[in-house]
Amino acid sequence: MILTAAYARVNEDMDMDLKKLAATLIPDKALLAPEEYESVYPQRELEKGAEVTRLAPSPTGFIHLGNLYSALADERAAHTSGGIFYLRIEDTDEKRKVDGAVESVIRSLKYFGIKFDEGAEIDSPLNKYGPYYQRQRAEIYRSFAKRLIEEGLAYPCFCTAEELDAVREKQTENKQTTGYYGAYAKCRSLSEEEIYNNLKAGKPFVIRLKSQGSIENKFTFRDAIKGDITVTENDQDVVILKSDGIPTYHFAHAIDDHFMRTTLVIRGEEWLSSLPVHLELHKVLGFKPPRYAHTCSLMKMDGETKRKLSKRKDPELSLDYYRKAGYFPLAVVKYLMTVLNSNFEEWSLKNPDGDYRDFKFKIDKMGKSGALFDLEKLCDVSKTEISKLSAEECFDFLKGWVDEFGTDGDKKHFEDKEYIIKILNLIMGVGGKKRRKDIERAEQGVRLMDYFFDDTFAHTDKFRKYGAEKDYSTVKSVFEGFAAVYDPADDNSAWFAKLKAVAGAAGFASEMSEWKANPQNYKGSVSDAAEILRIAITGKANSPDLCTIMGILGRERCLERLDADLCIMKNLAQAKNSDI
RNA sequence: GGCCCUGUGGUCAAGCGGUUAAGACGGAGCCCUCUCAAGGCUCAAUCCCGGGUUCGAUUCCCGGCAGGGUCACCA
Repeated sequence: MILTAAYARVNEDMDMDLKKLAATLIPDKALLAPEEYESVYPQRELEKGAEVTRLAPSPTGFIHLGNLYSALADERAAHTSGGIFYLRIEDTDEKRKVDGAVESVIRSLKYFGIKFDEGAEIDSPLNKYGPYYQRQRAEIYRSFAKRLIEEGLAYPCFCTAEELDAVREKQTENKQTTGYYGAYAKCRSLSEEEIYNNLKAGKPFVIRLKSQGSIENKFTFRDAIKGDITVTENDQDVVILKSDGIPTYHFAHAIDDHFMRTTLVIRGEEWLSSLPVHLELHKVLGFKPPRYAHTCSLMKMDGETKRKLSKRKDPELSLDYYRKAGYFPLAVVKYLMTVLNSNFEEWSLKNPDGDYRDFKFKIDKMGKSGALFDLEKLCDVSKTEISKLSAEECFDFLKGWVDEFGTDGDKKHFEDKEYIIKILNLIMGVGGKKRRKDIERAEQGVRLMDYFFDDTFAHTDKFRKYGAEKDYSTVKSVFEGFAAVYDPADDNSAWFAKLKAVAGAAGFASEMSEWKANPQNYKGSVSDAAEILRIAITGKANSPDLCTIMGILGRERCLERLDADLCIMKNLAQAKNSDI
């Protein structure tokens, strides 16, 4: 049964013709009666325990990490229970609307592997509860608002923004609760005559709820995440229909969640404080409220204190940030899963190759306090996820990033797939017993490969300076000695044996044990000799296996680099001498 | 300021009246080793503060304190 107004109607003006008032205020002709919507949007036929959840963003064009976080919780809650996850667009605020925002939401979430079962712009046979844009549902809201007016549970308010501001100021001054309530709800007690005069004068108006609650009354509400919370009854005559005839969030969501047959509303905890309003609205509309789950916000350290991640200050709130930096999308999702359900991490450790969708997500396992967003941990998750990829998969991932965000040089490099795959096999340790975890994000991974290409190698030579500090003749003898014996066909141990011999001849200890025992007898150890070589070949002091790198580069290119390095060394040495 | 939520290592956190207070990230060290990464081992580091209740409180209650959220014709 609908609209069994549970409250006694408080009509200050018993003589007022409410039917007439409602018809004047909401003159729409072909409005369906409120109860008719019950059959337009029948109960869903789902298994017992199946959750119907939704993501309901406003189309501002900015989808952020909080949305992903919430979407993931919604999606998991629905799909682990055999339910439905849908997309509804809360476009009741004209000012905040941005073109293409809806597509952007869908695209962004899809990038992270999250898909909707039904809803706005979703092509699905399940779309039986639409329209999914609130602006297109105006008549439903108006039908209910009209009924509320007829019942004396809502009324027109003609107060201007200036008047409201003045009242708020006064209330603040007097240290009273701000808002439109009690004696401050001026228009609540307007006489029939006054209302019609205002209307005749063409004054704009909003429709307000005639709240029946009292802040004297407290009750307990069970939140799906926070557990029992103490709630005070609402006594604010909140606006339900704005002066443009479009509902506010409070009113619209109550009606939509009811008729879209939502069972679980997951939303940010910033909504907790308006929960009393929502509960009263449901009551007055004759709806059984859905279960609510209020999630904690993702926080960030700002100096000494934590604060909510902010759109203006924190680029890492934007989902584009993760795409641009090239975090592995699945890693972002998995990281968020660990924040959502901390036991996910443990499960993940036990099932390193498991699909996160097999994890039993529990809404009540969600944390009650705001978690600091930990980029370092995300990096860790990202690099282990990337390390699980095959070279081929990793190529596709990096290529996707390069196509969108890479330099022209990167794009050119990635045309030679075979060469890149060789590099990836090396820097990921594919085939070896131990996988390397060098790549934590696409951007950094692509830069990691720079020294494999002549055009970008030149830009990574800052370590040559370090090499240049070595004695010229020593470097010369290592390079020339190695060049003489180097054979790309050598396997790792043959390669290293040659290096040892060359190092020994140049005055380095060829065995580490020998070096450790008598360091004073040598210029350094094999590792120092290897370092000279490494810097000349890669431009870096650290790299994966040098033998393999040289194999990929090819004999010619390696010798060229040794020559080039030697040349620089020579010049440096001469400059040094002439200074003296 | 009113109201509401939250309070375990640097971070994310298990814990549900008796525990050597898990684990992960990060940090330190060692091993491995041509450097790095990875891996293995080890270490350092936590129950916001007072009162109760109790034989016993991180755990329950009350009060502080601290942090967060919210007080719109925005969602």
